[in-house]
Amino acid sequence: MIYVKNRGIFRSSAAALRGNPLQQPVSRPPTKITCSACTLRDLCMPLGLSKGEMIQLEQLSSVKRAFKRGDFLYRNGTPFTSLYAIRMGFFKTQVLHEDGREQVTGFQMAGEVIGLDAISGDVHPCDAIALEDSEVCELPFAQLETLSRELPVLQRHLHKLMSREIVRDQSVMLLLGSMRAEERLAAFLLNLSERYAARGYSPTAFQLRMTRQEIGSHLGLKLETVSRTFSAFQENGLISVRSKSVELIDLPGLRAFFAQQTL
Amino acid sequence: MIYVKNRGIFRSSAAALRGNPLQQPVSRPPTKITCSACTLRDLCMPLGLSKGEMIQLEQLSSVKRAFKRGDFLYRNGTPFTSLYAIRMGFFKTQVLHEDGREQVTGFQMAGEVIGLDAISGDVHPCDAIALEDSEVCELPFAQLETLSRELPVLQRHLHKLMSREIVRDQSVMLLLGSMRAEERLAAFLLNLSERYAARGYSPTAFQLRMTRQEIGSHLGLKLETVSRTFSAFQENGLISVRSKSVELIDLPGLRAFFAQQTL
DNA sequence: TCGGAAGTTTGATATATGTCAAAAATCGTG
DNA sequence: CACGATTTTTGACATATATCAAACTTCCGA
Repeated sequence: MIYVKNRGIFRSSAAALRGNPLQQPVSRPPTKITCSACTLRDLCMPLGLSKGEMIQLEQLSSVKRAFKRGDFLYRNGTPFTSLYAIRMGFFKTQVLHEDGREQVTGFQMAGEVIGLDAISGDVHPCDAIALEDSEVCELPFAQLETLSRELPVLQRHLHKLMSREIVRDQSVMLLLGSMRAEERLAAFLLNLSERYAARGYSPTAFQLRMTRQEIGSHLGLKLETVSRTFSAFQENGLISVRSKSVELIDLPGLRAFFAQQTL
Repeated sequence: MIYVKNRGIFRSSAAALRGNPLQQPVSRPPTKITCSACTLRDLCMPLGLSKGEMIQLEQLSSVKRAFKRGDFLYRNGTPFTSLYAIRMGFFKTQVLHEDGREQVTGFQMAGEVIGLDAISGDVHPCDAIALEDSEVCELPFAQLETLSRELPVLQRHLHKLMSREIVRDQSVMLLLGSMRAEERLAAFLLNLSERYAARGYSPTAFQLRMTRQEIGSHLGLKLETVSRTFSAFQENGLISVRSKSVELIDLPGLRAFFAQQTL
């Protein structure tokens, strides 16, 4: 099998990377698009729609938006209007504690839908930031709700999306609550690996899109611990790391970290 | 203000507590009930329904079930059919890792709806166990979906329930990922306090329904650390603990744990 | 292409929390 | 009501990860 080459294609200015605090979501001329024509449809929208249902789905006035590295897709406190399906690129979501602490709640890639956490409060409870140049498809939630009253398949899909998010979060809780640094990092790498594989990229060689700091924040570790653990994995022949490039050399070995009983 | 006395009323056998591994959800004769007649409606079902909508809601063939302490409401791997609104009592949900590690993902009390995480996989991904004698209202999910296509208020409510669950899980992630033992425990106590207050119980004096072990599992700590931290709080005049009875003496003091910059 | 900023690695040391163990308290059942 | 089981408390000690610091590498824009 040949994998699409998985490298950062876009680079942007450091200013964009740091993110202009006041800037609105970058609005390159938003393009109207239709789900039925989207190549990612299978990942983010329901499968097996009939022709008639497909036509109904067209009613969704989804708009495509582009973001540069460092741009905010949305910000904590911003009014909630839409969900966003990632068409390409890579995002992180983070919650900030008053006192400055931050927790990266997740990393999202193409085909994933983000913003579900904002439904409950009508305001985004976290930030979503592009970690590389990205494109999202904006899905106005009110329309999504209306439409899903007519399309049970869509309704069911929406419910599954939300529920899946809950399950994912619970597995992160398990990770944070009961795993050691090595296990957390192994879990993290294996998770990335699976998700790349599901998208046709190599499951064993990829570029990390996030810093050690961000990985650490997600895994409840300090960046030094992340770095050290990477190094340790490398010494043990499990992976090969060089800054942002990772190669998973011994997948079974990485998986074995879950067998080890620390209790 | 006078609070309802908040004590465990029911006691049951140790056998029940430990939970018979093979036993099905205890089925005291399930009673058919209606949401409109339920005193907890405001907590678990949408507010402000018109008379007509109320009549529609009656279509939900919800059934009341009773559980003894230690009983499983549902089990990891069990087929998903219904959500459960807790009418009274107290539950914990936990995910188990193959290797025996467990993570208590949450504690649920009256008015809360559980089982949302099972929608995505048609199977419950966790266990739900009664921590005291409890009653739930079983809400067949298929009916809930059908009905919510006709009742936008219900649809919206369902979405908010799921989204709220995501937000809650994220705040637990923040807790597990970036707080110290004292902060975690303070957050835990304050959270319980608020939830008791919302139900008309005293926000400052209550019985813990869970063991130190379970608290620790939820907070990513060992039971000894939980116990020690309780003792430390007591020495500092923040709380008074005696086994399962807790009194929060200095709420501002407890809240202050979040101001302290550990970074 | 170069220089400065940001990110990464590694070392030495500190510390919060885990581990092991034993006594004390509490709880539920016979 | 008392006994055994479970849970809680406390102590002594171990250890994983954090902290502080400095050198090194990578990246990006001038």
